[in-house]
Amino acid sequence: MGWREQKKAETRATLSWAALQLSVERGFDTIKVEDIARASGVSPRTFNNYFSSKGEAIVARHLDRLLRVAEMLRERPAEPLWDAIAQSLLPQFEPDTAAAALPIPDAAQWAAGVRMMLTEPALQGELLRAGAVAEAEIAAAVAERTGTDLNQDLYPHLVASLVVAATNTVMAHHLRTNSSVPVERLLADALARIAAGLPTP
Amino acid sequence: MGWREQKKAETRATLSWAALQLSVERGFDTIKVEDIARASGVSPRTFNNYFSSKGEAIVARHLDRLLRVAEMLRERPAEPLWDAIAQSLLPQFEPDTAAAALPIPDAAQWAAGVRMMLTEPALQGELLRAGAVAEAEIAAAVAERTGTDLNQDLYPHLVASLVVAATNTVMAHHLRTNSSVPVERLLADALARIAAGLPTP
DNA sequence: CGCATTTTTGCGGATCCCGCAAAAACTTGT
DNA sequence: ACAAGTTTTTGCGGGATCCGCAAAAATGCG
Repeated sequence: MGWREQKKAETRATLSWAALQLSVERGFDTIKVEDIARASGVSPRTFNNYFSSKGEAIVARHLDRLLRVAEMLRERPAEPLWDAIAQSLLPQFEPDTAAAALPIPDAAQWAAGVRMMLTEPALQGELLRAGAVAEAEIAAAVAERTGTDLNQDLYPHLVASLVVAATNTVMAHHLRTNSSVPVERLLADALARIAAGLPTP
Repeated sequence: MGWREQKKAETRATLSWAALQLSVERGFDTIKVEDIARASGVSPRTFNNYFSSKGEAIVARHLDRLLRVAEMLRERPAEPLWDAIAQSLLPQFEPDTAAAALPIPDAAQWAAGVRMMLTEPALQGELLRAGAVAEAEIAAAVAERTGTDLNQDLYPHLVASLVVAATNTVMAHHLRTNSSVPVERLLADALARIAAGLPTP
C-alpha cells in the first residue's frame, strides 16, 4: 500500500473516530460537521469527500467490522455453515479488538453516550443500512459455500439477514441491560437458538 | 373518530401517498417537499408537521402494515407462536390489501420505479428503521404471549427481529426476481425455514 | 527538477427541517 | 347562534447539510 492510500485510510479513520467520539460526548445533533473536521485537522469540505453524512462517518467502523465477517466466512469453507458463521462473527466482538486500538474514557459513561446517540433516528437508519450492506456480502459468501444462486435462491439472503438481525438484536440487548454477560456469549447463544429453530424457552 | 382526527388521518395518508407516487415516478431526489405538498393541497410547512422527512412519509404505509402484524399477534393468543406469526404476517401482503385502495398505473413500471427509489441510501435506512420500530411492538407481543421478560430476555427481541428481517429479505427477493411467486408464499416458506432451523437446502 | 495525477479546499447554491407566532379552522358550552 | 377555547395550518426566518465546480496544494513518477 502506497503512502497515498495509507494517508487516505488514516484520515478516514480519524474522521470516523472523531465523529463517533464527539457524538457520544456531546450528542449527535449538537455537533456540526465543522467540529468533526476541525478535530481531525481537515476542512469541512474534505469531510464530505470521505463520508456523505455524519451518520455514515459514525457507522463506518461498525460497517468494517461486519464486512470482516463476510471476509472470514470465505476463508473457512471447510467447516459446517453455522460453525463457520460463529467462528467468523464472534471474534469481531471480542473486547480487545475494538478497545485496544484507542483508549475509551469511561465504560459506563461511554455506554450512556452511545445509548443517547442511538435515540437519533438518522443514526438508527444508518446503522441498519450498514447491516444491509454487509448482508449482501455475507449472502454472497453463503451462496458460494452452499452452492446456491444469489439471484435465484432465497436461502443465502435469508441466512445473511438473520445473522445481521441477530447481531443487531444482541447489541441492542447488551446496551439495554448493562449485564456483565459478554456480547460474544450472547451472540453464540442467539446463533445456537436460530440453528435450533427458535424453540420457545 | 371525530371529524378532526379523520381529517388528519386523511391528509396524512394523502401526503404519504403523494410522496410515494411522486418518488416512484420521478425519483426520490428529484422531487422536492414543495412538490409533495402542492400535490396534496397543503403548504410545504404542513408537510413537516406530519412527517419529519421525505423518507418518513414514503415509508409510512409500510410501517403501518408492519404495526398491524403486532396488533394481530396480540389478538390471537391461542395458537402456537409460529402459526400465529404466519397468520398475522401473511395477510398484510395479500395483493388486494394494498392494491385495492388506490389505482396503480402499471405493475412493471411501478416495480421499476420502486427499485430505483430503493437505491437511495436515505430510503433504505428509513425502511429499515420502520422495521425496527415495528420490531419493538412485535417483541412486546411475543413477550406477552410467551411469558418472557422484554427487559431481561433476548428471546422476544430475537424472534421479532428475525420476523422483520425475513420480511425485508423476502420483499427484496421479490423485487430482485420478477418471479410470479406471490410474496405470501415466499414469506410462508421463509418462516417455515426459520422454524426448522434453516437446514441447508 | 518538471510534469501528471490525486487530494484538499473554498465558494456558491439548493434543499431540508425546525422553532416561533400569527392566522385560520374547528369544537364546545351556553 | 355566538363567543371562547383548542387544534391545525401557514409563512417567515435561520441553521445546517451536502453536493458540484474549479483553483490550489500535495504527492508520485520519469
